[in-house]
Amino acid sequence: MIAPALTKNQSLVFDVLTRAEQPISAYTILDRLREHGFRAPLQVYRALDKLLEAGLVHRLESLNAFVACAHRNSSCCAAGHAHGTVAFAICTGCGQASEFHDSEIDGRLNAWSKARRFRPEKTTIEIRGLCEKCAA
Amino acid sequence: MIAPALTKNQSLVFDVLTRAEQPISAYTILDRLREHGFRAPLQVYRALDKLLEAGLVHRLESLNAFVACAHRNSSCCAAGHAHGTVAFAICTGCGQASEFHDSEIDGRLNAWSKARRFRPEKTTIEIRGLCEKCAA
DNA sequence: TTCGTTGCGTTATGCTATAACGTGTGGCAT
DNA sequence: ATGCCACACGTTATAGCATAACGCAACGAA
Repeated sequence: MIAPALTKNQSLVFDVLTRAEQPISAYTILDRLREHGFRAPLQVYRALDKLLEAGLVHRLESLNAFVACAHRNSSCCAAGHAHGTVAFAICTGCGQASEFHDSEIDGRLNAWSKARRFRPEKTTIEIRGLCEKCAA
Repeated sequence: MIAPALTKNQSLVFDVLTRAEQPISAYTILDRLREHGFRAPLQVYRALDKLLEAGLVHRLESLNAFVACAHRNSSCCAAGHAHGTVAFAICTGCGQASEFHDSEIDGRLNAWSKARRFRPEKTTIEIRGLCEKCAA
């Protein structure tokens, strides 16, 4: 998988996500890009589709929000290196999301799938709760 | 935790979910209950809130849909017995969702949380893909 | 009785996502 | 060069999911 250069819209959306300190919704992205000429949700969603495909961005299902991949600097995403499933811990207090990976969990899920002849395509793992600061 | 008796609306919603062969959306539930007098989404959502609280029903985040707990007959839910985290394999072909549990995965997630002093409240695990039949 | 809690019904609204149309541009084989 | 195709883009409209805010009724505890 070769990562194609991002288009203008894709870069704008990716920039917004990179700067954001939390996961943000597509409509929030839209609002932040109005000054750059964005006017319709589809402009955001289309860019997000490509970014998700490229693995540069993740979608948080329990939040209906999006976040830049925490590994974007390690070049593993751009290189198309398929790391395992991504997991998130999402603080309901401050809204921050921590991305992590656990190959043992991947292994268990793959084992389950294999035993059932289920062919996995995309896996979501999200823990909602309170981070250390917010739980205090 | 003692399970309080379900109200009329809660029973109606639960019945619809129990009969459904797949996860269904709140609006689908609403449509199926119009002949029973349901007229507004809130009637469904309020019932769902209670059923979710009681553990009789699960929400599938990646689908925005709901499903009856697969263990409803084993009395573990009604008894308030906290089984571990629930995981689902969701077939994007036929729409069926298989509920399962894996204590080892629970263990890994708990270990991560403990190490980070993250206090988990609700965990979502969903694998989307194709079931054996649909992959053929 | 008085009050608080809970469930219920209704209207209105907000947020999330996609359908369907058309335009323009760049690559590329003929 | 020409014709074609793939792709990104823009716009309008609509579909689908969820909750706010009001008021009423029933019930049980103090």
